[in-house]
Amino acid sequence: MFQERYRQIERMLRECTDEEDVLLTTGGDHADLASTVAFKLAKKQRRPPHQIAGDIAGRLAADPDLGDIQVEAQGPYVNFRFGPSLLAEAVREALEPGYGELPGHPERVVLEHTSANPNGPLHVGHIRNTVIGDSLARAFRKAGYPLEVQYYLNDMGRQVAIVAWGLDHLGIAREEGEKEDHYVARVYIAANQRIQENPAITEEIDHLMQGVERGDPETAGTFRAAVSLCVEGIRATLAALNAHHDRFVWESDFIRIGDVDRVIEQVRRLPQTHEDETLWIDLSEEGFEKKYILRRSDGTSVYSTRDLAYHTWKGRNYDRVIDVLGADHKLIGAQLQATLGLLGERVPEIVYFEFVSLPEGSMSTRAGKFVSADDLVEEVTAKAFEEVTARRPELSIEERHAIAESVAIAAIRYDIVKVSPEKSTVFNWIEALNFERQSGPYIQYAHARACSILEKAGEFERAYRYETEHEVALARHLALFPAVVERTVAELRPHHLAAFARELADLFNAFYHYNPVLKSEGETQISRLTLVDAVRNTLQESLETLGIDALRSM
RNA sequence: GGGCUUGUGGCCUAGUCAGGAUAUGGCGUCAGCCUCCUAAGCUGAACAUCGGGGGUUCGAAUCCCCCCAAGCCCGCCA
Repeated sequence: MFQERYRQIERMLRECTDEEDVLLTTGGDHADLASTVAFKLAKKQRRPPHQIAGDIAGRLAADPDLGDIQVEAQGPYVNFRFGPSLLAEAVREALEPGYGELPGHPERVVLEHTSANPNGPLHVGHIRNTVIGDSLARAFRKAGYPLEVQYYLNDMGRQVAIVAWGLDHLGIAREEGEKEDHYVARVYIAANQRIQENPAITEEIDHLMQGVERGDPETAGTFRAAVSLCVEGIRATLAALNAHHDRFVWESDFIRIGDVDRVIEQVRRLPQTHEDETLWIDLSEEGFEKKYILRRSDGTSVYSTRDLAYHTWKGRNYDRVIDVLGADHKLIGAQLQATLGLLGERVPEIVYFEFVSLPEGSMSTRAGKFVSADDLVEEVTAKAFEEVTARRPELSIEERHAIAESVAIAAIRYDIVKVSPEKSTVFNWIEALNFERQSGPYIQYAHARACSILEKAGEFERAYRYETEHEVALARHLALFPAVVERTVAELRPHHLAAFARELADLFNAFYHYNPVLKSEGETQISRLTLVDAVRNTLQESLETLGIDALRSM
């Protein structure tokens, strides 16, 4: 409803003013839609803007095409407000299963996110990547794109060599019940300590790395075993977070199948490429000062070379390539984009997010200085279990535990996704454990309330008459959801979805407080029940795009 | 030193790309609301030189310039 009306009003304003951009935006409290085009015309027509706005409103009001939209000039603003039949239409649409879905797009999208190095568990910095990436993936699916989500597994880096060496030489045993990735981190930290004490070990590490680059089967096997072990733990964490990857892509495969050699050949033909003891590209014309080295003097490839091969492959198999990367990748990401551009390959769209640090400073897997995602989930789940037990002592332990798990993931994911990605953040236990207002559980709670009312009401005939301020505000807000999905995908910024869901919960709670549903009667009651059902459905759909369970009871 | 990003009440945050109507919410503080659809809720109060200074404009949190502060990056690491 909203998007159609937006386009309609935009078109009518264009015809009425002969302006290409009619400055149409949402009008906040004043209106559903509002235009400031009168300011722009004031200069050209040398008339005061309020007069022009009045003329425009007068002419549009006389146009029968406007239908159930009221138009009014308020000073220099031309305000549009949706009438009762449009609000009814909005509620009707919001009741549909899958509400918010957009017409399908043909472009196949590949979205890469998380891709943390397999040398330890995911920590609270990594999962910002996970939550942003997974929410975006869900938004893309809702927006009608065929999508594949990938995890790029760095299985031949120096850290992996260090882990493999540590597993071989340090004799550290896995503890009873210790998760694979946490065990790997322990070995990695210990191995790094050992290297610091005895730098000669570095040569052994180099030797391992050359072996894996040559494709030496024994070394490759050790690396693969180390990586597989860690990935098992990482997968479990991702699953707990409700984040799903369709495919894990192993970096070393691009060497094994010859893609790295092929991309080197391609690079060689570029006029910007130089070959001395190393192979490098001069990207100074693209604004980069340093050499972009793609082959070491010992003939081995670097991370960038393999990444180039990976992105070439993605670009040839998908219509859009999207990466979610930490801000520390900005330079190499830009170099990658520039190089792919020179090669005539598809250039990826990159979503950057700023760093998450701890109050005592930035995190480091090597130094063992991090809060793991698993510890976070455990702590938050324990707190959620306490809360559920206090509120719903009559539920069984199993039921309370299931609710606590969902509430914990909601709290964690929402806490991360609500902040726009370009803000750096400091991890804060107090906020992570807060389930009030601007939180995932708060939105889940609004949903559960709606479910509870509907369950008590039983069967009812639908009706769509909305008069109170709270009813109208809710219906207006419901109408925005598809536009929010569209905006999220257009801007690659999932925090819009978080804000929409929270505002909907806010409006519903206010409505709940002031407009009784079950105690009302007649058409008012069935209209309110219909509205509650539409809110329930829209909350469910928006929570789904955020990867949060829409609990029916909590 | 250079580049990128950020700077909004005590704390966190929306709005900045597409400049407009009294700057969005939350936490915390203070004062209220459960004989009433789940109080993980609702209401009210106090709290803001939108980092600072210039400029453009009828109009700037938003655009331009300078400065300050914080984070990140600048490897034949990944």
